[in-house]
Amino acid sequence: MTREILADTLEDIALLLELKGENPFKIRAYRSGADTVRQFPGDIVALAREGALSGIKGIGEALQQKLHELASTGALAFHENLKAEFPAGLFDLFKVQGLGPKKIKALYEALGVDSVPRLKEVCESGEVASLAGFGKKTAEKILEAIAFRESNADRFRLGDVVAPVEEILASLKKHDDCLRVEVAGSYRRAKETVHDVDFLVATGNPGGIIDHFVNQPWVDRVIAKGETKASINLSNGLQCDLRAVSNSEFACALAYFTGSKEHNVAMRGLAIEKGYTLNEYRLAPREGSEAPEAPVFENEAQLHRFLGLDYIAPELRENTGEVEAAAEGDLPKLIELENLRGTFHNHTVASDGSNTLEEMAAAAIDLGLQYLGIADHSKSSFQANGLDEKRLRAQIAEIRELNLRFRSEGTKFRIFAGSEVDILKDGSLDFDDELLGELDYVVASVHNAMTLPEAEMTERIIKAVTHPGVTMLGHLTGRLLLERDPYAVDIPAVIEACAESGTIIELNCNPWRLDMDWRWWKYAVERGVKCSINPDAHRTTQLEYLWFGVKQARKGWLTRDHVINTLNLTAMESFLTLEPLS
DNA sequence: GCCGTTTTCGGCCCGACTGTTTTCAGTCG
Repeated sequence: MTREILADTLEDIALLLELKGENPFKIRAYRSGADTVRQFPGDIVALAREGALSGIKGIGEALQQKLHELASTGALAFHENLKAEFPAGLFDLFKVQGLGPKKIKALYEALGVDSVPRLKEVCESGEVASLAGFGKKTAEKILEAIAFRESNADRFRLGDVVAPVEEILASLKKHDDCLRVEVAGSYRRAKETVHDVDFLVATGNPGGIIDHFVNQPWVDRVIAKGETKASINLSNGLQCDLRAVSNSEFACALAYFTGSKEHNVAMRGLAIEKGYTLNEYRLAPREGSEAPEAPVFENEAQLHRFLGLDYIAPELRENTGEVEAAAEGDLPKLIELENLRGTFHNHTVASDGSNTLEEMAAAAIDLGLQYLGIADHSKSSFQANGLDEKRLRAQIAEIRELNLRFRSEGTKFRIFAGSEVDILKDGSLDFDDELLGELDYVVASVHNAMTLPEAEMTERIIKAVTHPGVTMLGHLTGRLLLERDPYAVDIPAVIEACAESGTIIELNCNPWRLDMDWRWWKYAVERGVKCSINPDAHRTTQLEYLWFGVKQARKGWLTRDHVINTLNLTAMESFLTLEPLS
C-alpha cells in the first residue's frame, strides 16, 4: 500500500460520484481528502493502517474509515461497488479536453459511449451533434481534442519547459502594451511537472497583447481567445494561458494565478474570516460586512500583510500549512541558490560524464563554488562505464594532484574524491571498506534490481545507509519523472534509518529525478536528517541543475541550516573529518 | 463529506470562455 494508491482511490471516488451527479460538495470533500493524503507530512499509510487519522483537517470520520479499510485490507468495498456501476473505459473520456462529468454521462446514457474510440465514432457519424445540449461545433472540438491527445502527453517536466517559457516571457516583455509580466501557476511554484504555463500581464490594452500572444510563430493551436484571456498550444503540446489585467489588479491576480487551487481556497477562507471576498482582481469587503475598503496592493507582500500574514514564497503555496505558519510568524527562512558553497555527486569522463575533472572544477569555480564532489559510478554499473578499484585509486590520486595545484595557484577551491557506489541487490556495497575509507565521501545509490518487493528494497537500502562508510544516499526512489515510477520502498523507514545513522539524504536536482521528492523533506528534517543538494551533473552545464534543486528544497520548507552544502569549505572539511588543504 | 467564536445544521471559492441557447449550463483553472 502506498500514499499514491490512497490518494488515487479517493480521487477515483470523486470522479465516480461526479458521474453519478452527486452533491458537488461531497465530491469536493473526496478531492480535498486525496490532496490532504498526498501532502501529509508524515507516514499517512501507517496512520491509516492503524486507524490513527483523527484530527487531520479535511479527513473526517467517513474518510478515516475508508482510508483505514483500504490501508489495512488493500481494498475498499465502497470504491469497488462504485466502479462496478460504470465501464472502465469511461475514465479515459475525462482526459479529453472539454468533456466533464455531465457531458460524459449524457454521452454514455444516450449513445452508449464508453471509450475514446466509441466517442470518435459517434462524433464522426453526426450522432453527437444531434444530442440535446451538443451541437456540430462540440463534435468538432471533441474530435480535435482526441487527435491532440493522441499526439501529445499532457504533462511536462519543469526542466523541459524553461526554455520556451523564457522565450515567451521575453516576447511579452518587449510588447508596448505590457506594463508588467510574470509567469504564475505551477511553474512559479516550481512543481516538478507542469500541465500548463500561466502568463500574467498588466496592461491598459488587453486586446493588443492577446492578439500578440496568439500570433507568435511558436503557437500551434489556439484553444480559446477572449477579451482578457487566451489559451494556446505550442508545437510540443504545452498549453500556455495568458491573462490580462489592469496594473492595479496585478498583485491580486498574481497571487490568484500562482495558486495552488487549495492554497487559494485557504486564502479566500482567511479573507472571509476578516470580512472580505478575494478574487483574481481584488480584495473587497463582503456584502453586509463592516470591514473597511482594502487599498490597491502594489505587490503580493502587501496583500499578505493586509491579511495578517508574513509573505509566503510561491514555492510554499501548496496549502501544506503555509497560511497558518505565515499567520503565526513561523515560516522558515527558505534556502536560496546563493547559499550553496559547493556540491556533491558529479560525474566525469571517467564513467559516463562528458567533461574532465579539470573542466568540471573550472565550471564549479565559475559558479562561485568552493568545492565540488566528484562521484563517478562504481564497477557494477558497467553500463555507465563504472570505475573499478584500480581506476578509482588513480582518480583519487589525480584529484589530490589537482587540489595541490589549486593551492599553489592560490585558488580557494577543493575537489572532494568520492564515488557513487552501487548498492548491490543484498544491500552490500560495490567496494570494500578499505577503499571506501580512502575516499573523502561516499554516495550510495540503487541502479539495478529495481523491481524488488518493498520490504526487500527497504531492507537493502537501510543496510547501505547504515554502513559507516556511506556519507549520503543518492536518488532515494530512482524515479524518472513521467517515465519511470519510483521503486517500491518504505520512505519513512529509510528516513528513520538515515536519522539514526546520521546519513545525509540527497536532493538530486536532475530535472528528470528531483528525488527525494519535496513532499518528504519537512518530515525528514523533523527527524533530524540533513539534505545535500546535488546536481548529478554529467557535463559542466548541468551544474546549473542546482537551480531546480534549490526550488525543490524551498518547496520542502528547507532553510540553509538543513542543507549540508551551504557549509563553506573549511566547515565542510571539518564535517568530512579531512585535513584542511591550506 | 467536512466543519464549527453562527458547533450537530446549513453553509461550503470564484470568474472567463464556449457553445447552444435566447438566459445559461458545462468546463476549466
